[in-house]
Amino acid sequence: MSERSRSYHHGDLRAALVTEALEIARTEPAALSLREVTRRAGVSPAAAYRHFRDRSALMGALATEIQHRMVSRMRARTADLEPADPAREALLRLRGVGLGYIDFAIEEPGWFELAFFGSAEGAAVEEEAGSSPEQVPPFAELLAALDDCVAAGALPAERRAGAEFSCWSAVHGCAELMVHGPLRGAPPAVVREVAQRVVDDIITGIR
Amino acid sequence: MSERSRSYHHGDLRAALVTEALEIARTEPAALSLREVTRRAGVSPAAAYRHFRDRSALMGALATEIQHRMVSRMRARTADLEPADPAREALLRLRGVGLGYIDFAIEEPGWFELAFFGSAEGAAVEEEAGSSPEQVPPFAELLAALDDCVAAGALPAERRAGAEFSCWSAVHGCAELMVHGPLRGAPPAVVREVAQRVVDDIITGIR
DNA sequence: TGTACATCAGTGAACGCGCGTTCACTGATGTAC
DNA sequence: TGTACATCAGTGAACGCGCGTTCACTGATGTAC
Repeated sequence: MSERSRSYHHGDLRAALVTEALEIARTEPAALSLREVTRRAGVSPAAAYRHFRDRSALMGALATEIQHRMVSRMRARTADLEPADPAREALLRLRGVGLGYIDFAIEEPGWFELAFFGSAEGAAVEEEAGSSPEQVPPFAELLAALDDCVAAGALPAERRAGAEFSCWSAVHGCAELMVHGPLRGAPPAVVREVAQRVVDDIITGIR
Repeated sequence: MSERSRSYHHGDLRAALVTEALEIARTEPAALSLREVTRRAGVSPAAAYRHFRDRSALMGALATEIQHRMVSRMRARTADLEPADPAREALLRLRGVGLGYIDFAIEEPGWFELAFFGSAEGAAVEEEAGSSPEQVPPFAELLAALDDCVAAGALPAERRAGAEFSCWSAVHGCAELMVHGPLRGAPPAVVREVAQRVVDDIITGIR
């Protein structure tokens, strides 16, 4: 990105490869391969190996990038909250985290599908690298929102343990329902209504 | 399976192919291909085309078989309920449906992954075939359990609409969490505890 | 400022792989006489 | 009961495909003198 790296051969090929991978994942997920990524970057397949150990390293970098975008989307949902009493505000933030996650899945299904590639496919590798749930940004966002709820008195402390799993389950499952399941292709109004119902139900349930 | 079909060439090759596909899906999901299936059945690749239009038809048959096994597992969870008052019994059945679904995913992750292949991959095809949510057996099981709850007075009628989406979301999401997500490989005791918390939370939430 | 050199990002050709699918065929089977 | 025949399940060889990965290489770049 810097002038220096831009003028060096291709420039920042590593970033360019991730960018192309994002584009393919968004528009033609089935075509996502190391070869196609290098093709679009205008570079030979072997060039990728200067920047990634192998295909799965590229996919890992892609997943990380997607997770960051996901967090941005979740934050956008919670940023414009009107001030209210702390407990209500904390609950609204928790709601926003869930709805933002679902929004992202609906708007970018191709990305959503690959967001947790690293955690899924490269299980052993990831664990060696010391990756833990807290280091998966969207999940960390949820943990923070739940802690907020406890601090604001919106969630009894004794109900806190395990609540993240209930929330993540409901929200992630809802997203799958809409991207791959029976609600795929449903009208936006229905989708929005279901998303709200699911998020509200689980928030009611954990309290 | 009948004597007649058994003695005819291979016998019932169609069923044999599905059986081999099940075995591969269970033990080596990554190796699942039309060629590998025919190889294990001791038959040439082309033989499969006598029984399936193409690869995706085979996968569809596999998915259907898996869904049936899934329903069996869910029913096993609900079969041994002790008699109680109708409302309590209906809720226990609903709980059993969810826990059975999660059990299945944990015990047979390879199968779980492929259970909804038809609905996911062959979207257009499935819709042409007139497949609807109610025809996906595990989902139908959930719908029936919810209707039971209303009939038994365990769920207010006005809360019924959309409840299936909340339940399916939470339960399916929980299964994903355990098969691909942060809870992959967690000790059985933890897994069981989380599953119960998730199911209980969502049942509380929808009421 | 100019030249020799070391670095290393990207090349291009090749590797072996397994895949899904097709084709003309063969030979075991059930059936009609 | 025996023979001729039609059916059609399964064969085996071949097709083209795109993949991930390797290798010896080249040539643009930054650096040391």
